[in-house]
Amino acid sequence: MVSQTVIRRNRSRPPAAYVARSAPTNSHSIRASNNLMGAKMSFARNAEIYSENEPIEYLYRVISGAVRAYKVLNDGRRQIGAFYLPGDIFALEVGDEHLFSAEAIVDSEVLVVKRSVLVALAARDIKVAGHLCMLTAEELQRAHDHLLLLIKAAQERVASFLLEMAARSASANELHLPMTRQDVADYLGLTIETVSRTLTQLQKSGTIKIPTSRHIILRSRATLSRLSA
Amino acid sequence: MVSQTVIRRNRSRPPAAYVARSAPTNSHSIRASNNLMGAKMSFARNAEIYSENEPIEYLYRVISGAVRAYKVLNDGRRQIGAFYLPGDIFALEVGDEHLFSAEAIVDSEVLVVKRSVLVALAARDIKVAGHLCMLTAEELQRAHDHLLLLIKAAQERVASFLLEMAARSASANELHLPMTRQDVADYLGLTIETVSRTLTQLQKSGTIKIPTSRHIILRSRATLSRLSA
DNA sequence: CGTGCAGTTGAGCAAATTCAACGCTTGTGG
DNA sequence: CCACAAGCGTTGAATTTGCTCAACTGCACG
Repeated sequence: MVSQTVIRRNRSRPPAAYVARSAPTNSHSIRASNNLMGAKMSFARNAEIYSENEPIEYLYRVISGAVRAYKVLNDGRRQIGAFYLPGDIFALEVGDEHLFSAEAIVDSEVLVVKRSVLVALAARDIKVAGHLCMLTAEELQRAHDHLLLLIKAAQERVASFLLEMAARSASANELHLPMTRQDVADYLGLTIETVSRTLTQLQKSGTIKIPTSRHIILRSRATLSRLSA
Repeated sequence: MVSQTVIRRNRSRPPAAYVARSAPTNSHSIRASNNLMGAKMSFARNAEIYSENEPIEYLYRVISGAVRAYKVLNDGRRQIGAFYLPGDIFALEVGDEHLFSAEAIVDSEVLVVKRSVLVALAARDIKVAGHLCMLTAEELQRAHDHLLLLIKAAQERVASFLLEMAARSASANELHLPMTRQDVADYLGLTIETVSRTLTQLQKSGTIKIPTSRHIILRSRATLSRLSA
């Protein structure tokens, strides 16, 4: 029993996601290029964006905030498959239903595009199809990297995680983590206590500094790199 | 240190894969449908089919035998990302280079199709593009399932593995495993000893029977299902 | 001011790994 | 044809890692 969170079915969660009445704009000129246009929606912290086994209606892009995609095993253990940060596109699944659930980690804004529109577009424009396929492939690579993470020892996982987050954040040596320790633990396949202890240990060894629990400064990337593999 | 195989760089391996001079056939009528045509190649047991970071030249389909796709961490630990059995298509990666290495587990035959041909075809025929994209998506789902495997306890992983292999093999309750215990261990993120012990334990409890180490009979799928999650 | 959530820390425990030895089978060379 | 080495698999004992359970702190919010 390598346990993670056991999901309490009635977790404290804001009543509902509210949909921001969004820019009444050019929703006809949807393009699947880098600057994908669509409607803007807002989700409160911990609000569900979509749920596993729900029919797929939209493709999303994070504008601000952060999103977690996860699965829950029958016995309640939760595995977070990915964190999505501003700029990231998510819900690229093929098939009719979502394979993951997605929730806003903090209050977040996302751009949404109707999947049907995109599919229709892709059917006519091979460029769009190629772009979508590439995004799927990137997702695949992400999953593979994550796989490799999960065979490592606890310290290696935490070090890898810090480096990954640093690579994805604006400032190279300073991190703001939008997610809780529990989220990190469920992403890394560890318990919250192990994550906490490992971080403390990294701080004691001078490798990182933790001014506040969500704010981490990498003092020695070299050490982290060495520890991460 | 959750260790797997430490790859001995000079493993005993047949001198080289030999390429069977293959059917001189209709290589013009290549179709990306279910019956993908191409050249047939043969690989001896443990022969390398392609290696990580090599440019991608072909797409492969297993005719007979079995293939493992794996990555090796800098410190030598090996993670097997997937096993491919007859009918399975592999090396569907986007980008220019292979992200995994692939080896024949036993003497195997594979059908190969030049990637460039396929890509050209996909650029003209949206059906082909869609098909390729779907295959990639299936690969993604496989990776996600594998991810979930890796957060489970040892017994759960082994049970899941047996059920997965049973689902993919001809006879529902009888398995022939083409791979070694080491391969299984590296797929499941466990050690060879743990795999061996767990199988023995499953046999003692009457859940499975192991006439020979590569031949396993599932006596109670129900129990395995219960153990697998 | 009390309650609840997030995070940390400690002690004991269980699971899986490491290290080591051994049996079986297979292939090879004398 | 036999002896022997090598690979594969199993088993046992000791060790380690990370988990479980529990207590405690700080902080935010009502």
